[in-house]
Amino acid sequence: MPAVRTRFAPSPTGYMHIGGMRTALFNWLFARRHGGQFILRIDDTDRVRNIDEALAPIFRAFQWLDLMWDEGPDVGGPHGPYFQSQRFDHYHNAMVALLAARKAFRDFDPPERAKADREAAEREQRTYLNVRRSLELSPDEVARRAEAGEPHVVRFLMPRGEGRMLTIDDAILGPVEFHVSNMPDPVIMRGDGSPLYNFATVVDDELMEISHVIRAQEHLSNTPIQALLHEALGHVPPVFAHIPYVAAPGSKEKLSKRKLDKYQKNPLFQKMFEQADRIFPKLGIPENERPDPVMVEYYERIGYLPVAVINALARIGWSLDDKTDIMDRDTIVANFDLGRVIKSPAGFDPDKLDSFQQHWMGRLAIEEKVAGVLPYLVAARLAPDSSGQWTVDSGETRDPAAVHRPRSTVHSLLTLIGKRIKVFGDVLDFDYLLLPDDGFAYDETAFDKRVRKEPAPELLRGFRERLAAAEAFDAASLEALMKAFVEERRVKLGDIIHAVRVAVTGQATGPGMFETLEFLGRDKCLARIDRALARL
RNA sequence: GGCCCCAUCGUCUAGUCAGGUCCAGGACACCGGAUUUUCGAUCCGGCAACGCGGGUUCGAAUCCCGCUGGGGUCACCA
Repeated sequence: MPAVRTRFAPSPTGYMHIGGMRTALFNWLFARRHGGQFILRIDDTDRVRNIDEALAPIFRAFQWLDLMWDEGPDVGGPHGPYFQSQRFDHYHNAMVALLAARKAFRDFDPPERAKADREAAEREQRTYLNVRRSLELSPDEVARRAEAGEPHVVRFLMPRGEGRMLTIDDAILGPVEFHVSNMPDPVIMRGDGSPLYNFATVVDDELMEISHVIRAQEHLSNTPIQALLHEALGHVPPVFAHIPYVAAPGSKEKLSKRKLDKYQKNPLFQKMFEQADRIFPKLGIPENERPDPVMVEYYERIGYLPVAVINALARIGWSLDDKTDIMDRDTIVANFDLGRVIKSPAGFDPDKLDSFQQHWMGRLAIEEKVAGVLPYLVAARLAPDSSGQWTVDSGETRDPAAVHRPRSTVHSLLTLIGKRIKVFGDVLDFDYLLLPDDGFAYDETAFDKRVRKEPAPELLRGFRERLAAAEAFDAASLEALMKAFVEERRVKLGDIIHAVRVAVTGQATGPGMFETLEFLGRDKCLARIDRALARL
């Protein structure tokens, strides 16, 4: 096999689609697997205004997942430039060659005319073929009008009326046949001299020596045009491999950012939006700036692990064998194979992603969790930033005692809440453990049931005194303390434990009670119980 | 509508190319049990699929034909 070179060619849209990321991943994987190169090329022929801004989220997504390219923006390479907007000379030369070989022609028909032709065909229910009026013009006439600067496009001449079939040997779909003789002549150059996607792609894939074009199946219908273009230009075409596109959860419809409204009602997608509702407000992200679950950015901001996202993405349409689901990146690279890519579209499954996430989160060392969680605590002003400063001084929610909250506090917080954190952003669900003693909210339903109801107040007062007098304040001692208390008072453990939990955390549920008390420490426990008692 | 693709548990999939070992395997979700001060986590167990109809064959999830269903794409977007 010749050197493997794959590419991903996003257009600068200002966001990175999760489905596009999956396509990029497969390209990256295939290149890595075969010791080849992965090229990033920017498809900006359509000229964008602030390209830097539109590109930033794309680069960021690749960096986050650590899928770096061997050639492309920033790193450069021998086949640059890697922005199509800077490669117009190449496209122009190829166009001139096609024109000279009479494999393309200048079409002087105004766009309205082509549109009218198309609509007429539609009305009469016949296959639309563009009318080649300009082909009737004499070469001199064409030259004269072109030189006079008369607006026109350049169209590639498709074989017409020959009943010609073209077979593409797709690496995933196998042979796919097209009736090439009743396809309209595609425009390859706009009136302003800029190339169209189908053309620029062919020219660049050749020049950049791309060996395998791995892309989503939605591009299948472009393939005969590109194959013919390669042929006309005298290229050996690359291998085409059309992977199934990523569908919306539980459906076969292509995942699309335009259908976000619909996804809000999709039960499988629901949890993603709920997660956003829970986490983003605490990070101070305004509602209109929230990343949505169709974008890669969403997963980064919520606090998913790159390894989990890659694991999930790789399993959409590809499998290693009949039983392996959990795979780290190296395992996937070592086993990736186009032959094991399936043909039918596959829904993106948030539940499955979460199970991968849970698995990989569980394997993290506590220090890694601390590092992952810290930015969230800082953003929510529950911990100082790296310089020891609070980003914003918010007198109300700030806990003076915590200004110099040591890293060890976060460490013990994570020891306490451990596996309850599925994504890093979940740490904010436990903000009540870090907020000032008078700053967290009580779950009123739980408060009524567990604290206000007799005999809870009396028990709470009694147990408060035990806590105040306790010799040791570690979980084991506290447990012994409470058990002794319960026996003495001849009550059930549940009677007091729930009262203490609600009084001290405001929550009806949470981590182990005694561990929680130990984490908070005596002073805070007493202060919180006093606060609860005071609001009876 | 034209062209093209696809079709196994609710979901992601293995098995299909080389028909029997598949009354179809794994994972997620779901349900039940164990454990537990709560929630969660964990461990056990369970439910659950070859779209339909014809062939070919001793034998078909696997091969052939048809149907049905789902989807992609039809721009001077990418």
